[in-house]
Amino acid sequence: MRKSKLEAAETRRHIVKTAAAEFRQHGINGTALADLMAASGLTHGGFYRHFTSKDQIVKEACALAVASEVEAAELAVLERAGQSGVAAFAKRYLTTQHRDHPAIGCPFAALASEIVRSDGDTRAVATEGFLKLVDVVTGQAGRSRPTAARRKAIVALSTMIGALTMSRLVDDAELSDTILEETGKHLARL
Amino acid sequence: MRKSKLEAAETRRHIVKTAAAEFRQHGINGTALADLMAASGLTHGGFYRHFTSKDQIVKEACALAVASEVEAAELAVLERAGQSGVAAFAKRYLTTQHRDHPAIGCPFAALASEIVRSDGDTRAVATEGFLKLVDVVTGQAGRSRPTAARRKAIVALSTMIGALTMSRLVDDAELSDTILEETGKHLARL
DNA sequence: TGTACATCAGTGAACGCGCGTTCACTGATGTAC
DNA sequence: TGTACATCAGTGAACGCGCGTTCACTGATGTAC
Repeated sequence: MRKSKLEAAETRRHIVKTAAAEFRQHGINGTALADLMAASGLTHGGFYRHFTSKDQIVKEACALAVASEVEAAELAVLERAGQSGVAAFAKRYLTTQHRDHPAIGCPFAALASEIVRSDGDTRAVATEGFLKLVDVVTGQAGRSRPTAARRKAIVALSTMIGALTMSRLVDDAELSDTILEETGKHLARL
Repeated sequence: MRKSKLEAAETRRHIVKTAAAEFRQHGINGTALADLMAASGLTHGGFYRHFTSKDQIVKEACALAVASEVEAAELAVLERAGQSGVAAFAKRYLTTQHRDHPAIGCPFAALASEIVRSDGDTRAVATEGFLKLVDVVTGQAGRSRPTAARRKAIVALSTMIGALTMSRLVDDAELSDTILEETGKHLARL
């Protein structure tokens, strides 16, 4: 049954991608390795041919999910029409579409409480991703002394993550919509 | 070993209070019932004399934690000095003190991702609590047509929750402080 | 280029531990008379 | 008010399931000669 190196690498990538979606959908704790492997079309025994532990795939799946969020921000910034980068990204971020599809959405909104309690590697990956998001929406890279634009972006991103999270937490469809709409309007004004 | 009704009720309250802290500190999934009972000074067997399931104490502990957050908001609003209720609460909320003591802090910031995946009762309790917070910081009750002040409060609270969550998630002490400070300044301006 | 052997991706069973839940038991409290 | 019995808070052991991890095995791939 051995697969070629190329196929194996492809399988590995596929598992990480599946994990990134499963974790965001069901939570890290809510996703058993057997479930994850089944969702990848494999049996659970093979997991350890690719990863040394659940912690490792958590880290890699977070890295992938964060990277795809950064890409989404890049896309939004490219397609902005007169608006600031932050406003352009916020417009795409604070939607019912995003709220209702956590599996392909922002990992911070989907997993924040779990990432806080994850190991150092995962938190480091998440922190880097957050800073990358800041860079992208401000259109300027560099960790040095935070400019006004950077500081604004940090606040706006925190706001977006909080609002999306609360729009999912809340039981009341109308309130959920209101949270998204009002936060969207608020950020558009900046 | 039987205890009097009064003592039993007191024990029950004590367990819920301990749970509210343990859940916020270690997460819901991260807190085993045996740990929780040990933290309450009891053995785990007695748990089911007071509660029918873990879900039930999750709900009650969330209700208590949310209620105590509402009280904190009431206090902040009472002691406000010229500022708006929202600004007064934000000032107390976005502190390193709060960030570093999740066990006695906001349950939304500590548990949002887990509450999203909790059962209906818990989400209902959380939703009610959030609306109560909105009422308190705006100084006006009632769920009817949201006024401008209510809409502002909803955005501000989402912002606060997102910022505190991210300040805990992030790996970098300086960035963490920046998130709190800048979000604080931002909300003070409203 | 072909052949023999080593490697290793993937399978499916098994292990072992943690955790939610149950249970027999104790002895103090509550209650019926 | 006192007595006998039922109740039940709390204990500690046990149960059973889920889940992360390991392992023997298969057979295709990779490699040494």
